[in-house]
Amino acid sequence: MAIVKYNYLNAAKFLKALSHPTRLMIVNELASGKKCVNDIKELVQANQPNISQHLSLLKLSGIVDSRQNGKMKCYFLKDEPMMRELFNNLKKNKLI
Amino acid sequence: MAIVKYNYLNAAKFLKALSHPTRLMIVNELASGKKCVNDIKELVQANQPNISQHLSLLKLSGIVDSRQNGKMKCYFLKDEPMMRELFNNLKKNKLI
DNA sequence: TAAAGATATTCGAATATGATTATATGATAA
DNA sequence: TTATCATATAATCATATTCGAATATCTTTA
Repeated sequence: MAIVKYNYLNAAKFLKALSHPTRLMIVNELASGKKCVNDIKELVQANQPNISQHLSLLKLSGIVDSRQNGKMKCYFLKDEPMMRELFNNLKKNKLI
Repeated sequence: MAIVKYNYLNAAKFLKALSHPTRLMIVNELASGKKCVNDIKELVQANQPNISQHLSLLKLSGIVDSRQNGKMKCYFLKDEPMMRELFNNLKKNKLI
């Protein structure tokens, strides 16, 4: 009897993690390289705790990782080529 | 001052519409061609109203469209090549 | 037109998400 | 060690999602 829904859980979680304007924006910024929270704050219109929450969700979803850099914390994509491909796809289809 | 979040709204909505296991499954099935609700019901483990709700959301999001076919209603992807590409991407990256 | 089959809509309960505010933590420099 | 800068967490509230049950709406055929 057919395919099990289980197979789609991971992909659904992945897409869900990306399905927020702020998070999409963050990921798109990170697609061009590692950035610290402060940089991100300048690019994204949201306050600090909100950005931090979104970053934490992205990290939990396995999309980004982070490294302490002196006083600052920098975030980067765990799979940059993959994300680039996804964003190119979205752009090609006029979704961004 | 940076890029506006507005630009990401459409893409976020699109991804959100896809970010549910049942809907992903439905869309993946439709990627190989038009299917009637009954066919979909056989493939997806969910009851009829639930499937109908998900289909309606997909339609509102502009991802699918439908055509009455006698007593039945058939759903199809509005942009099949695009979805195929997206799913190939997900498969390539072991997300499905 | 009535019955039956196929699909859609509505509603309520449970749960999840997102924003804001306040507070806490960690790292460095003085 | 204290002060300060940078970031994270917690608590709260408002809103959104999801599902199941009940019911409604087509569409066709008898």
